[in-house]
Amino acid sequence: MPTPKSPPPSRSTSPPPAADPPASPRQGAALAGRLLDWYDRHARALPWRAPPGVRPDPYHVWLSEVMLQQTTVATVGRYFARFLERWPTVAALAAAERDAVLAEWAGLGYYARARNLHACAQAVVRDHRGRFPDTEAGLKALPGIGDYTAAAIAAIAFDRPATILDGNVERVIARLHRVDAPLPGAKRALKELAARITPQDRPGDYAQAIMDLGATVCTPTRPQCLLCPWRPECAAHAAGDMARYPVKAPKRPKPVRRALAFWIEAEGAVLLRRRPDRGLLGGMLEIPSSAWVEAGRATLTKPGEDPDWRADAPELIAQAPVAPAPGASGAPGVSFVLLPDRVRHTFTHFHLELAVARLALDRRPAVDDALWWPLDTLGQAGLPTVMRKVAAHAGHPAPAAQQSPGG
DNA sequence: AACACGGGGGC
DNA sequence: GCCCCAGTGTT
Repeated sequence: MPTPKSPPPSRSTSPPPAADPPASPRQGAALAGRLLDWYDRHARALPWRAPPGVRPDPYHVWLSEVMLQQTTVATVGRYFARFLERWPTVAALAAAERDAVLAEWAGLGYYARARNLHACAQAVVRDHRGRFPDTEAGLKALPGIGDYTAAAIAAIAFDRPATILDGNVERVIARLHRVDAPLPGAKRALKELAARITPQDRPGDYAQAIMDLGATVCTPTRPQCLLCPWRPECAAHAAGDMARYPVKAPKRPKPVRRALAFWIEAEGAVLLRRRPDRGLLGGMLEIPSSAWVEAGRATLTKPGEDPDWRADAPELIAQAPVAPAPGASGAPGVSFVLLPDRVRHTFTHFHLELAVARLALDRRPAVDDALWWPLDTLGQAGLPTVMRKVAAHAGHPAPAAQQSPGG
């Protein structure tokens, strides 16, 4: 794969499938210059953005860019401030307990990012004397830093002419050239087109400018074309079909999975379990539950019947981490209540419906792979959002530590 | 190349 | 409800 370090040579691998001819180097320079002029007037003030003319701290740039992966600016704001306050340097973050980092990340989603964040901080300290590499290749070798983030850090923190390609840039470029090839296959062509505009002068400001353009002007719906510095050259605006771009491959429907969650209380504490390091919600704490089973395929739903988990309750209850039946041999159970309604949550590729059983025990038995968490500090457990919903459903709202009280 | 992997906001 | 995402790692 060609490394975009200099303006694209004429011997490009394949011509982009755009209806219009791609921008010439001269046109590219004109576009970049006009966008930088626009940025000088309209740059947003963001917590991780340095004042004009000041080189930002690479640690701040890296932390913000990882948080911003698939996540909006408004959501990231509080998390960024909290992380910086708690771990002011990459060395401090590297020295932190991994579970503390995960708990601080709780609610942000894509928890592999938190695991990689910690691993990356340790790699920077161990292999790079606490300094981030200043090249795309060096950055991309670090955990959690892919094509986009490597280019973003190289450009923003080190002012290197790297071509960033995130969802914003994809949209802007796809509209500019009316690229009809669907994503994600069109990524390579879009990056080639984007590279023709990336300037050698002020590449860091340019990278932030084109993302600001996508975030505030060339928006997914109802783009503000009248405010766009690239309107004169925009093929989609000329054709009046901005909404068609970027073209995307069709998505698969999301199946439904169901399970029974066990809210188990004893002596003012609730039983929580640590999930395996890999996979969904990897390394996070959870409310124990039966296996999450796809509806229609499993015992949870009987063919031809309205789905009713109660019909399968005995089988599901058998999956509880403690024996819940009062009177069972050695069982500490005192009460068992099936709560009405279900907790609903949508993940990237499936919907989840959790019925909740509330168990009250008169003592705290030791349970493998589980721990008893005091209810009065549940907000500090770092529960992922779906598990906070379960806690709230069981009558114990657990506000995220990052949120202001009552928020 | 396809898939796994959260969550919040717009409409 | 369904749509959109400031992507990366694994297979």
